[in-house]
Amino acid sequence: MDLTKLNPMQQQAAETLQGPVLILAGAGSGKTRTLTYRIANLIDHGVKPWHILALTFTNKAAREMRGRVEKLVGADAQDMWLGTFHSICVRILRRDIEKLGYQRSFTIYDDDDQLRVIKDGLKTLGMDENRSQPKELRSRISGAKNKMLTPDEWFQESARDFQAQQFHDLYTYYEERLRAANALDFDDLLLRALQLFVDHPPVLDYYRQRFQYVLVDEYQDTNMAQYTFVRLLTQESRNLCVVGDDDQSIYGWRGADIRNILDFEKDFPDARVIKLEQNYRSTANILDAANQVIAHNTGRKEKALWTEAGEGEKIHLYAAGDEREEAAWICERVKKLQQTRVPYAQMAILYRNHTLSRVIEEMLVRSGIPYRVFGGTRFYDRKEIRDALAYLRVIVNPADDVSLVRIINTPKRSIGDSTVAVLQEFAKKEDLPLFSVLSDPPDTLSSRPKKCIGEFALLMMKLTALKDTLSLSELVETMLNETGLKAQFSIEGSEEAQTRLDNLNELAGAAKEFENQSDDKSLEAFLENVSLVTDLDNQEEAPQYVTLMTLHSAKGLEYDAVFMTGMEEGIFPSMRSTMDEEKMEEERRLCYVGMTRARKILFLSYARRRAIYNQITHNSPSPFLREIPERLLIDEWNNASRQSFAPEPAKPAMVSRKDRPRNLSFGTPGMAAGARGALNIPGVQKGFVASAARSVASSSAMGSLFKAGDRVLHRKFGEGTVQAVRGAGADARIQIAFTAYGTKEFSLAIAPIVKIEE
DNA sequence: GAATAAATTGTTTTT
DNA sequence: CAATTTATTC
Repeated sequence: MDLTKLNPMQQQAAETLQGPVLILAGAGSGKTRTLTYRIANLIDHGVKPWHILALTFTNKAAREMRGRVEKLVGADAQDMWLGTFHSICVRILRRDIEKLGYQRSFTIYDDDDQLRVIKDGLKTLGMDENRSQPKELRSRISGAKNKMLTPDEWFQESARDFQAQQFHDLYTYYEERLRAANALDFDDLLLRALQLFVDHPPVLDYYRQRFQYVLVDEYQDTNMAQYTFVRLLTQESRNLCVVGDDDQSIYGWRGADIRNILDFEKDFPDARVIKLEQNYRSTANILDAANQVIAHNTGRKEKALWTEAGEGEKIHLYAAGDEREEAAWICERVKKLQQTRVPYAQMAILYRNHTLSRVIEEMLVRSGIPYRVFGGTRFYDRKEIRDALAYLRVIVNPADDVSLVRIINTPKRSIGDSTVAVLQEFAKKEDLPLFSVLSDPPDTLSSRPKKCIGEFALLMMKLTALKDTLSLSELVETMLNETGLKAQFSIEGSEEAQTRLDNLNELAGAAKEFENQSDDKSLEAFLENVSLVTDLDNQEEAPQYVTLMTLHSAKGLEYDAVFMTGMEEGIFPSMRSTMDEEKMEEERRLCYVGMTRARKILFLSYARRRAIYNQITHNSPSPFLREIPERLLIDEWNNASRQSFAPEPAKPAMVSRKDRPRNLSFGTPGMAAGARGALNIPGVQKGFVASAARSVASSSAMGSLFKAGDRVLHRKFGEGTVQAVRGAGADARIQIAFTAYGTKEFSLAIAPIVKIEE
């Protein structure tokens, strides 16, 4: 294996093949590259590909790694097990789960299914639905599972008071329901695989023999179950190589335990520890800033990331008056960059939560900038799609009561809540799944509901029978037609109904696509794929789009230019983190992750005033901004005021540029003077500064989106040419000559117009 | 049991 | 603000 393309540390990592290895890989240090070379090197040293197991957190990471290994070693890589923890566990379970009393056709319950079970449970157990928040309970159940505690074990460790008893009962109910439905939730995928290992030593032995070499990517994000899984597998071979960066641990809320990586050397005293500290991604300024921010965390592994790259551009900081201005500024910068040096595909706009994307999207549309949003409401989360999938799930696994209840009256077939309740009662008494009572409903029901149930039962039997004769795509197509799912939307002519119909057709298309692409063309495999693969994994290569996504989903990616938006206290860090030092540290790591995505240019922005849900909030700038040394920043607030110092604000005590402190004034009235790099502005009200900033900034940002001569499309009046743009900020007016309607004037802020060409 | 109107309520991040 | 849940009427 030619390892000369690696730096000395990377080489060491790729050459240390035996025994426990911890690779501490800082952001942008060529982690994936090192890992793929190490795998190739293993194969080069005679290790058979099927003796290698590589675990990642996302399918995307898995696919990328597989591709890169294939490039190095050829088709041999096919035989290597490489995938997410979850998908590998499913693979293991599909083989042997019958040993645990489940059927192979088990269903995977996602969070929505979980909530349904929990709500049912609250009702059944007579608990107050309003007092206990189902979502909160779900995360508590998940928390218990991540610690590998059964309901009883959990109770033993709890306060054992009334509240604990209630939770214990609900958790028990939940487990029973899933078991009866032959269903596993995401956490179960790991737990049941573990149980299989523990309860059935021959199975464990088999996999220990099989996986002589185990590699784990993003080790800082493993939870206790994953940790145990890996330890169990490697106990004999001791050939475990983990890669990670404690500074990039951002999934604590999901049960990830940062101690797994911090304590690796305790777990394996003979471990080789290799640090990759040279960063190949970012300019010195960006790296410097990120390092300074993360240095505020305690209990880190010592690391000193460095780069040979030049200083590069300073980091741009922008204080917008409100979220619309922030969006406008971003669009303006995106445009300018695209025209001069950065293609759209090399730009990303990141935010803490999806709700922030909306305003930005609107502005992008109006500016005629092509973009793609990742995450958010996923295709498979749409109601009509979930309905369709529920049919398929029942066909595969008739015991899946949650899905059955979902579809029994969708589309409407006169089987109402009360009828379903009777059926459920009856099924429970007989200790049968709901499905098997359908063909023989209890006599307590009157004839009309009975008839409806009979028709539904017939439909489901018919579909189930077709499963073995039709191909996957034919089955999906038939199901969509026979169940009336399509019909309910095609009758109605509304726009919404049309979209839903389109979505259903897209699902049929997805099935067809799956049929063409996948080896295993079964319905089971299709459903599994739907459960485990997210939209994020289907990110297409190359097309010229600006990427919008959350900071979390940006991990592992890189872009020439990165915009981090909503840098405000209460947004980022999120409101729920500000009071808790540990959570703040995780937020800070998230900030670090975001900053280190940028190769050349980093933009940070915040809005002083932001409309969040139905009310306006005034947020202070994010404390993380203060942690960036001032010498690395360009304050675009200043620049904006310099360029367009319009005869703007009338009020007497305008704060001119020279009156502003040289330091960036992040100070808020309540903040202690003398805090790092920050000063208060004596005697000047925060609100006033904000409004001054807003009016000045908007003239430069908003106005420049449209200029005379641009061709635009108005929602009502069609195409037209911009004649003039007058005024600034919220008052700006735009004059457009329409092809069909003559010349009209609008408020720039609210006109439904889109630019179509310059 | 369905359709419509009213009210509530929630907002982190995702395999 | 939107999306889901609940009340009201037919």
